[in-house]
Amino acid sequence: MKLNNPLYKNIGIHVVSSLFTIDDGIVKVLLIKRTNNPYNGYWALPGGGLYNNELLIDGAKRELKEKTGVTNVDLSMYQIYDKIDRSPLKRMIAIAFIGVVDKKRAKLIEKTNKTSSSDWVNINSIPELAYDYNEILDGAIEKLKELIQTTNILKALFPEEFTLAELHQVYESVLNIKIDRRNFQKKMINSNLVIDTNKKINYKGKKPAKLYVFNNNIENKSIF
Amino acid sequence: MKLNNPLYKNIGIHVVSSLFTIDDGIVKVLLIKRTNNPYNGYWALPGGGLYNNELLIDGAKRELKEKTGVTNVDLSMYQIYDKIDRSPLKRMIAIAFIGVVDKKRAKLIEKTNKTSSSDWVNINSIPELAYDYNEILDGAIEKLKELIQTTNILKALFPEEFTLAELHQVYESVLNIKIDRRNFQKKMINSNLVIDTNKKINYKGKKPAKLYVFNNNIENKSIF
DNA sequence: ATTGACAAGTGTATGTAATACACATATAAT
DNA sequence: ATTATATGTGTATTACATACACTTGTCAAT
Repeated sequence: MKLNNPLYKNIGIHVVSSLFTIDDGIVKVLLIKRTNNPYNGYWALPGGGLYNNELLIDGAKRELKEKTGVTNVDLSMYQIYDKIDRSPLKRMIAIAFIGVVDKKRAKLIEKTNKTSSSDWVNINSIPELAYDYNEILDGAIEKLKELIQTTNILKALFPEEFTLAELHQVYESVLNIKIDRRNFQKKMINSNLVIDTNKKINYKGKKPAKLYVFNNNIENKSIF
Repeated sequence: MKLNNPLYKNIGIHVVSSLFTIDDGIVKVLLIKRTNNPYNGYWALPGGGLYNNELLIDGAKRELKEKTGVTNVDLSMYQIYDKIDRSPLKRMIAIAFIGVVDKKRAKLIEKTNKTSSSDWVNINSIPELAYDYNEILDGAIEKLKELIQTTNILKALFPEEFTLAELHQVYESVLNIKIDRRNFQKKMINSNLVIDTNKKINYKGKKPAKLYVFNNNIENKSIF
């Protein structure tokens, strides 16, 4: 590989994050409004160019912080978007990240030099986004559905104890289906995704609910 | 993003392929021997720098062809390796691809200007490889185990009709476990990964075996 | 104190898939 | 015909998925 070959020049790396929250049964994603060209005025996923001295995950977290103020997020890389012309100025390859946060714990900054605003947007009311971000977001929503069934990604929503009723509502919101409450409980407990704390919480006028925490040790399963 | 910011310069993209075959019950991977620095004399996975005018998958296929002569392969992107110093001359981010081919259909070239030889190597006898390729190959082997259980990746080994006995042997080789022959058959047929052709093949002195083909339409399953 | 409303806990019947295990069958060689 | 070989097929057991109902603990109204 000849480093001065012009074919090797001018490829940039975009780190792009789809950050989800579940706000009272509504699944929302964190978007920013662009105030620079290209795509001035468009909503966009938070992201930007990777520095040559940082890891992808660090670049994704840095951009997320710079553009939205959100910190302390677990991001997972899950896909690449490499269409030649997906960015107008220069060949940019996008590395897509996904994460979940508790809206109450994620304090958004008001305004930066590049963004007029950032906000949580209902995933059923997504406008036309900059770049190929509609495609990236669609993929992220599908990935989110997969990850809540195979990983403890929702731990970010429930870092402490929670009831299975709370978790049940989140699953129904994200998967957009009704799930039988009793079978959901059996599956969650049986899947070892959650652990019974043997504590209970009292609601007004209701039977006390058991409290659970997420299991930190999730292993993969094989069909054989 | 200021394009002339030095932090954005000098990131290259490496496309790296782990190409597997199953040769009489032995799982092998295609390696090349390097004749250039860095890592002159080391075995390596076939790969190289992405051109700025080609898609990742096209770069991976081009490099595979240039370095080994192998063409007509289905490659799947599955992972990224981005350690800052994984390549000595320049920051290179590796995009990892995986594929399976029938050894008989993959004609290896003898020698190129960059490689002294390419060869199929038993995955249980892998030498020290160039770059971080031992790590990448380890990941590819795990990915292969996953993909044979969820996709029709083995179609490359059996593009035409095959018996479940042949397929059974491949599964045992790749997963490195014994699988009950009768239950394997039930699972394969039931999983809709393979389709009965209603044809049979005669072996000498044995009961004729049914012939199957891979199903081209595989859909994902959800646990709910 | 009793009662009612609410959401939580728990149980059971049924169907389907996973696993362990055994016998019958079609061919070719003798 | 007999035999060896690898194939096809069947069944009992268990585990899990799904559909569905009743009981229980708390608070609030009476």
